Amino acid sequence: MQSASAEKYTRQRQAAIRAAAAVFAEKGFHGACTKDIAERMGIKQGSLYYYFSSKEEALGEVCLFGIQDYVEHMDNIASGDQSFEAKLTATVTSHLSSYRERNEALKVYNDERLYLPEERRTGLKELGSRYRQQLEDIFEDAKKDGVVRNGIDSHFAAQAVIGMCNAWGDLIVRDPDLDLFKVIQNCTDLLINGFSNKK
Amino acid sequence: MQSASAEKYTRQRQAAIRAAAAVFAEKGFHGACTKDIAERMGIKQGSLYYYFSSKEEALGEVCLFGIQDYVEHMDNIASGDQSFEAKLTATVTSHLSSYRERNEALKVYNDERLYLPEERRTGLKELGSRYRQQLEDIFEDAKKDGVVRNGIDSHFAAQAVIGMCNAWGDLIVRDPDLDLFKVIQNCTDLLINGFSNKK
DNA sequence: GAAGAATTCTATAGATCTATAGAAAAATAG
DNA sequence: CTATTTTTCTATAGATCTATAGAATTCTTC
Repeated sequence: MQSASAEKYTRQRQAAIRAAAAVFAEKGFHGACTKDIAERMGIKQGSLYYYFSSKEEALGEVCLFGIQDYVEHMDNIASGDQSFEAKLTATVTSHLSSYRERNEALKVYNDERLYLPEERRTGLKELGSRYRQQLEDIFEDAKKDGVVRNGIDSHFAAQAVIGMCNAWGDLIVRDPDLDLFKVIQNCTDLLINGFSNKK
Repeated sequence: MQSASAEKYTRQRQAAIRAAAAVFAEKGFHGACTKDIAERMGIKQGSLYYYFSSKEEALGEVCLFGIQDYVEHMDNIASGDQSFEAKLTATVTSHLSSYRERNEALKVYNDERLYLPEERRTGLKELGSRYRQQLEDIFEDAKKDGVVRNGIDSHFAAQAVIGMCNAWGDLIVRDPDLDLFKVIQNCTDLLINGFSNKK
């Protein structure tokens, strides 16, 4: 078990990641300054460097925080033996749920990751590629099973799902009263009835 | 007619807008420095201020350049009396064509416009809202005509079109060999067969 | 409650960047 | 070719920001 002090370190570092996510999301990586991040968590600018060795390291942690859950969900979804429709719903649900919960970190991942140091960026890129590839595989399988019509290009289809989720995610974030369940239903309905060849 | 010198001013200012678009797209507004922009068009940093009074003004011009054509297209599409399918195809075509031609300025508009001075931002926001509203109206009309099924929420639908176009626009930009026509067809096919209630 | 460890603070060196002023060079007009 | 206007250049003041060093403070543990 962690000592009490190590626990505090972990807790504060998490707080720093969340504060950085909020500030990076609002002002962008270069527009944000470390003073803003520190003040948001109630410490002074210099103290932030007890938790990060650089601003770039903070960015890396924020980006990872933004997508890790969502990539792990996809691992489970893709390897399961559910129907195409169930897998698609699970994907959209995971994506859109993450969007509300972690919208700041996700926005940072989407908009600012190119400012990461090379090494970190390639690591995250692999996560993103795996996500996309698994989604493509789901479409390929569904085409073999005849559930999705052959005219559909799996690569485009995967991109369409991601793009639509991101666009609707923005709606969700902008309007906190919006019913997540309703959005998920609309999204899958629209996608399914576009992909299905059962006319 | 413009004097020869006024013509040069106009030409150079356009060059400055394009250079700024490229640099802002690559590094983000705050990450870019005026030295980069000036050097890209072959002048020195200080000289840039002969064409812009501030970095923010340059950003404003880039954003406007990114969307103006595309908003004007929508004005024409929405006021025409074509079928729903034709209007949707025209919208997707306009959006995706712009994407390849002006992808840098569009990216800047999408990612960096929030750093604009208040006044300029609201002006662009109105353009964007008009675009979205016209697209929604197209869906509303199509629902009244029975071409689009009633279960479809026009607001979500408009967002879906925009989101899908943006996602596929990224594909187009990333892969210059990709056939624009094919992408447009895939996109409209997917959308139409999701929206149509002719089963 | 004293010793040691963990956390935060203050202060600042060094780097970078915007915007301006005024000189220099290039283009145009008479 | 000379005078005038337009464009570009050099140099820099002033502002901002990152990252570090070392002191001060707050927690833990015994």
